[in-house]
Amino acid sequence: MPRPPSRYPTELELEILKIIWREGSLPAADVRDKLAEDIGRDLAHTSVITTLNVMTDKGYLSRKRKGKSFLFRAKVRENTISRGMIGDLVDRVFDGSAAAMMLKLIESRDITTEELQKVEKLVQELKEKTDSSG
Amino acid sequence: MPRPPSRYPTELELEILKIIWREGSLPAADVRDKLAEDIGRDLAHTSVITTLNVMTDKGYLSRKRKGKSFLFRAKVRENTISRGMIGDLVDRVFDGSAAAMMLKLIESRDITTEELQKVEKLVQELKEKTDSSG
DNA sequence: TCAAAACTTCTATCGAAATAGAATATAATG
DNA sequence: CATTATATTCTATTTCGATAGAAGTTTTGA
Repeated sequence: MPRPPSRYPTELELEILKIIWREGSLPAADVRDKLAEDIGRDLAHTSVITTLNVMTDKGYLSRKRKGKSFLFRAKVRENTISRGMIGDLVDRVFDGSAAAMMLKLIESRDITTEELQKVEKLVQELKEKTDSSG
Repeated sequence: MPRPPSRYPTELELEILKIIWREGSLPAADVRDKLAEDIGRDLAHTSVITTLNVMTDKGYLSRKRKGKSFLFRAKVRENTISRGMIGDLVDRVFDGSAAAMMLKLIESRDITTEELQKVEKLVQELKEKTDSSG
């Protein structure tokens, strides 16, 4: 069996998705410019198009003719992708335990006090919800 | 530029690492058996050896002759790998914000009440530590 | 000692991902 | 309307990852 296709956007695909999520729908030329400006990824125009077409085939994007070129628009939501990618990691590394991953995350990454506050608040909210409905 | 090598263990490599972390050091034959038993991944003996050797080259494992075969031992700690993989995701998907990832994780995955309690406790501890030292 | 058994190494295949040039199509303009 | 821009499609190249068979090496037992 050869390597299976990746279930989630690859590195470059994710960068492109981020740009398109932020900017709305764009022609290939603009995607190329942003890739260069934002992350210093200087690709040939044709490379960008090729990638955009692959992404369209995979269902990440949709294409619509606009004048002489195409506009590419996101067909998947940011939330869907980030959830999926997190879920994948949780399953693969922590055997499905989101809490295990959180614990590791808390103890291993620098988290500011404000951020911690936000997390605390969310935990609080979630607890209340669980108490009253579960 | 062709595809760059992955910075972290691939799917199969991670499965193998998990086995070796759990069992200590093993010969290829045992790794093969566990792969089959644990996750139903039925590989040829040579495939397992090939992968183990690749992993050794990458620095994930070390080999030591034991009688007529080799024993493979983990050269990286579970903690290092999981931290690295989480960090990678945080950087790639959440532009480096661990908190953003946590929020997404909390709101999107099922977390049991007990687990939530654990998280809460850790947040508490971390807050105290931050208050007194930072 | 010579063959069988147990291992490993070498080589190979196949699709995915990253990247881009050649060829082609389409639009614009003097 | 012919030429020049401009865009896209097709094809190609390179390495990685997954997988395994053939060939080679080392033990071991009759």
